[in-house]
Amino acid sequence: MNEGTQQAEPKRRGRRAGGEDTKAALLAAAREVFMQRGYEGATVRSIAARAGVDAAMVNHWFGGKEGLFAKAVLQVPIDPNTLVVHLLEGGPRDEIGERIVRTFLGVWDPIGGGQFAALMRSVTAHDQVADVLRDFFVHTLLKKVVAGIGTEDRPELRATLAASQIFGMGMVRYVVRFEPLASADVETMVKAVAPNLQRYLTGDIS
Amino acid sequence: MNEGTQQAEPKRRGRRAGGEDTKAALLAAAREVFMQRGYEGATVRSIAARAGVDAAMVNHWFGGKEGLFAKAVLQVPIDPNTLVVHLLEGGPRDEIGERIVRTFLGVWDPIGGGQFAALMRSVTAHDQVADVLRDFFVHTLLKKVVAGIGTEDRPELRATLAASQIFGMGMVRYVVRFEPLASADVETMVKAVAPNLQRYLTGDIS
DNA sequence: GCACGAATTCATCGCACGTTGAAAAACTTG
DNA sequence: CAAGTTTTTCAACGTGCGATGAATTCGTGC
Repeated sequence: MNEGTQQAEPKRRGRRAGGEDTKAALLAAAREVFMQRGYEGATVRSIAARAGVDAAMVNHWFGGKEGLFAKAVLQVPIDPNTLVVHLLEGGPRDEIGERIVRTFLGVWDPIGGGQFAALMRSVTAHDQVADVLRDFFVHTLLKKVVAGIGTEDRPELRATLAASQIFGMGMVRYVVRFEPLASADVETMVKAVAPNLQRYLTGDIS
Repeated sequence: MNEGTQQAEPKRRGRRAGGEDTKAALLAAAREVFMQRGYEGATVRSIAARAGVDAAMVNHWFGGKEGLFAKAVLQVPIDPNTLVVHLLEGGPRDEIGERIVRTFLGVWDPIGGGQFAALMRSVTAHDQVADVLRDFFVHTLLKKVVAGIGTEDRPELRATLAASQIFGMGMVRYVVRFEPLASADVETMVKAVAPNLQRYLTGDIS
């Protein structure tokens, strides 16, 4: 069915010509396949095929599947500075919730949410992904959010509460697909969810 | 740790004596292992071992791993009538949110949330689980919630919104474990989350 | 009480996985 | 340009998987 392989010819052996970066190709392919299939579902052979190289290269460059996984998931693709600053400082303070909902749906809706489901699959399939995500959240995102919302009252708790609403919205909309939420238009989602996010971030949570 | 049915003696062949229900034992074991390990992580051998029977019985009774999976996840262990009725009618209408948070945390906190993570792993690892969960939600839970909250304004949307907050709370508290939410005590969670749930179910979402 | 069918175990098959070591091709150094 | 190093493919191994068919034991109808 789906083949990641590029060409049908029998590969010639030995070192490749030119500066083809096998290591980078493997990392890129690994990120895709691990996201799509989770750790156990992703096979070394399928990753190598998508990268257009032999499966033995995984051992040669990363010492095995575990090593490749560790290197691949540790590379965060998004730039947190840009995103968080845009969300927190891109408009009135009392419209942060709305901006978050619009941004989130604007990113995930066009790609059908399959990528979100894939991310959740990786998070739940392997504890290491959850660890990486947590470290990224705590050490990078959290500080910026805490500073951005400018609240004295337990800003860290507020940030995690907001994260819970965002995770839940993604789970219901993209993974389990409960209707009518899964198909609700952006305006409906904003009116429903934004006030709750706003309360978490700047309202009274005592 | 936990052992299903197990003894060390070599099993005698042929039909078993007495009314031992191999089919039911397999279904029970399958539900446990599929929940704990997800579809791909659960092996037919491990399920059969926990049920105390031979792996070949999976083929004999269910035609294979797929068939067992379909039958196993289609059996919902909890009684929706009891739960939903208790939640929706067990007290004042304006305290539904609080009752939901307390019930949810009361169920999952004692078992460390590992079971919740396992459920999420099953949901995200195999589309069929998400399908089953969705059907259960739509055809069983949703109608009761819609009737229970007694609101004319888009009760189905309200129910799915509430579900999103509950899913998200579980994901952040048990799976990715963002602090301080992951360790927040019940009272803090109630004060923070219950009002948002209450708004989803009975408040103004326009 | 004997024959037949259903239930269960066992031995084994074929397959796909991750990994390994050797062979081959391309770079690098003198 | 020859020797040495690095990179790459290939063939194969051991393992564990789901599945299959024969052998064995129990229950049941006659």
